[in-house]
Amino acid sequence: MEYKEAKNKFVQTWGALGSQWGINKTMAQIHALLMVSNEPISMEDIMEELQISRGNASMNLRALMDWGIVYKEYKAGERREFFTAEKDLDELAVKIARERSKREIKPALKVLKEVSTIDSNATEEERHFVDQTTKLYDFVLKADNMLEKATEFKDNWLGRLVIKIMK
Amino acid sequence: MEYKEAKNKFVQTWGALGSQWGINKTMAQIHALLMVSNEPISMEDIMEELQISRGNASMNLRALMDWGIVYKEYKAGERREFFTAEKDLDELAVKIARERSKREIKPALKVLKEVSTIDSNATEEERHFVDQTTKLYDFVLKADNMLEKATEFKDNWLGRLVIKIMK
DNA sequence: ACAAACTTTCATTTTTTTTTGAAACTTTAA
DNA sequence: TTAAAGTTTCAAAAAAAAATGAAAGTTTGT
Repeated sequence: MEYKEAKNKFVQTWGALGSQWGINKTMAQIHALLMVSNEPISMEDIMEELQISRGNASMNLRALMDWGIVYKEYKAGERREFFTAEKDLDELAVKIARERSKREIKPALKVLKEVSTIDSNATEEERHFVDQTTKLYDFVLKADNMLEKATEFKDNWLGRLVIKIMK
Repeated sequence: MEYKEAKNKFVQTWGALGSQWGINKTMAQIHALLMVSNEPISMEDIMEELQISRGNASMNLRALMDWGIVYKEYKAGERREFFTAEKDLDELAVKIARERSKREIKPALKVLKEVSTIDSNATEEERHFVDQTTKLYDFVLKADNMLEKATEFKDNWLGRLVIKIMK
């Protein structure tokens, strides 16, 4: 397999993996492209490489920047903007974890808290509901805290995490 | 908030959380419903409660059973089939982790391995590609192993996991 | 062996999500 | 201040994913 083929395969795979985990395919593909590029890429080049429209490229680059995993870069003497991806994988994982926690898990936890604290206690059915949602709240909170902890470190968080949780 | 309202809110929230993480909304909703029910539910009742078609119910129940997190149950003297969800949350997490690893992460790892071992080494660009995809392979493998380890335990895996990784 | 009770399948329809592209906007340099 | 070079926005179109429902299939009791 030669370079161009490998690169394309990687971009496709990363895109597919993204969409299986609830991340827009194009967003993941742009990210993949920037990850394996050793120099900043212009929007024009991204459009060309992925065969996507200007609007699509613009919106997904904005989303990636909102996630904090892609940066704008200005080249001296160049009018155009260039883009680079966070290449440190620990940092990448931390940022993705932080963002998904904030956007998805935290709001879900809020609802879990609400529904698990209703004071209806009349029937067996109702008691089971309260019991099960309470357990779920505790579990999701625990899992989320694990992600939270990870964001306190930067290098080798997987290893350090262990120590932190231990205490 | 009274029981019915709380239950509905929970089902909706669990469904939304599911679809944000790449799981079909209805599948997550059925799972939610079964999770908080203290007794097995028939397909008829699921269709009624979630206002979905027979086909939809059937296919998503099958999917949940494939994941190993919902079980069929037969009641004595009843022709119909009833369904229950795995209610132990540690067990649930383990099964979801195992399944997603098998379906999504393992195949992605295979591709990462392939593309990171091409022997093109001519340009700086190509060297960076190989270097970055190799790092990514190692990282994803490490993360996947963490999930794998989790499946070796059952109770309080989060705590035990720590010990295992430590060694 | 039959038919009633129930479940599964899958081509078609519906819904949701993503993408496009052209107009509006912004920035910069002359 | 103007216009060229570039970027963003968003209504509409396209694509992808999910849901429907009726026909086919299965199981069970008589």
